[in-house]
Amino acid sequence: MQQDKEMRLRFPPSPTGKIHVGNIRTALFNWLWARKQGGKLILRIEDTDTERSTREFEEIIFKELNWLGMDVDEGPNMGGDYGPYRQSERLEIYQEQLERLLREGKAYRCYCSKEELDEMRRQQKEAGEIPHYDGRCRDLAPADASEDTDYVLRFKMPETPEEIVVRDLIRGEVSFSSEDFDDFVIQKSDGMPTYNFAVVVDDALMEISQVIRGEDHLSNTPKQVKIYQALGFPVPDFAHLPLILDEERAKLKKRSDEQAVYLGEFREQGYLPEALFNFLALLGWSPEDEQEVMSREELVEKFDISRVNKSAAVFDREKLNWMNNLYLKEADLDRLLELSLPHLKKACFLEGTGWLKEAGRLNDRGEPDRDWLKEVIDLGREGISYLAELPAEVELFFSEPEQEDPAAAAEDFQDPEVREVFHKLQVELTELAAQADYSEEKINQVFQQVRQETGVGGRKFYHPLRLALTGRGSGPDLVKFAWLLGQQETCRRLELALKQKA
RNA sequence: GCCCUCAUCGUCUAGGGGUCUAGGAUACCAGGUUUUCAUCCUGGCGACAGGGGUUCGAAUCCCCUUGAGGGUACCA
Repeated sequence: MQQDKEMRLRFPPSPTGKIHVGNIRTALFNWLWARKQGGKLILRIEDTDTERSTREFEEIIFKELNWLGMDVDEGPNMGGDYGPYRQSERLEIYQEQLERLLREGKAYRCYCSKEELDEMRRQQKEAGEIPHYDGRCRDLAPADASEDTDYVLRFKMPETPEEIVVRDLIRGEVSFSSEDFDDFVIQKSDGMPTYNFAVVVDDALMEISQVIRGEDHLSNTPKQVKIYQALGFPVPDFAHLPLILDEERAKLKKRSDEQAVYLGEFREQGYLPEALFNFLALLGWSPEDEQEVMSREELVEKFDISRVNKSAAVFDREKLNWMNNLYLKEADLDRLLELSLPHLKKACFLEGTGWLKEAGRLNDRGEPDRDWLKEVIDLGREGISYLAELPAEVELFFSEPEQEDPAAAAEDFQDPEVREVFHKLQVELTELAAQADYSEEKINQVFQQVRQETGVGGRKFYHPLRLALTGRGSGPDLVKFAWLLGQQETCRRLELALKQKA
């Protein structure tokens, strides 16, 4: 452990697709641990896969990190003393190291074609052997090679078997045998370094002190350790995080439209970044106390890489939903309004038609009044897990009450006592409005008063009223609802209920 | 096939030989509050994968089995 040196961590995504929660969780742990230790976080773009890497995906990475509030100290867009931070811009650096290995006899050119290798593996399989590169080009004399044919560079694994030990902050020492690895490719025929090579050169030259990454990298680590040694670089500490699994207990990946795995999908569905941040931090890690809801600052304060657990975790949407609802209820209303607008718009709730127009609840642009909308959202946020659920939750503010169970509702509305309640409410509420006194407090007073006068209480009072106003058996607080509906619309809906035929 | 990792309520997890009749959270169920539903509060349901050791004593240490995941590419 390099305790006196500056801690330098890195997050090296590959811009070959949209960033998903597994990736971002790795970024998050790096970020938390870097901040906790007062170290640096370096963003490096691993774009050596020229076939699949694009600048669009790279942009998405920046955007998502930013959205979750993870700042980096060095990276492609901000520079730093260890750049460039895109692997495609570091080709000369790899070339230099590659030549060194070649010169020192630690790597060699391999001229085998794809077909030849496939054939070799096929034969090995047939013979009941484990498919592996047999080193046929290892001792080729330079003269045997023609310069113009394609070749790759392979790294020479030790000739005499040895134990390779990986020091892992989470798993302790993990040991491998060099026998289980063949001479692997470190430079592709297009001149690009392979991942296992580039990652070592970059981590070494960028002076990364701790490599925190997914467990899927653990098996490749011994190869990297050998490269560190061959190049004479110090080997960093590793920490391999447990993988995140989907509901089927398989590695999380895109399977269907319903199942969100990309970070962008969570944003679009209306999950709050602070909720996702909190939730993700708890996937594979837990604090010493049993607190679960934590701010960014508390997370940094409490995070400890050695407390990360070893087993893979299933991504539990239910718990995320619970946590998001928690943050939704605490979020600033103005912010929530902005975040809700796209969802409301999509549901055509911003068109300002119907009773909203009649009741004069529209602004100059013909859209529902913003302050009114905020109240509606304030009410709706209680019962939703994420903002995409908001339209369905507040639909009753924008459309005619439609009875979920018309027959049962009609029956309720025929009840003489209920009818008396409705009539009295209409009279009293109209009176309130006439005195420009239609407030939550007064409405509540009217409710209490009518209850006393009619002797109708409890469920008998509220349930039919809820059905009349909303058409549903459950929903927001009725006093508040009647207030937001306005006297005119409230009375109209009561009238509608009274007129409904059995 | 071979190599590596992992294994506690459905799910996320605490636990590091005795304080474990295994704790918390979520989900689910019930009761209470709100003279309504929801919220909220309280309670309940529910787990140490199996088998061997070691030990006075094992969820905890060791071995085997089983299961799960990952790696084994001119992907990263």
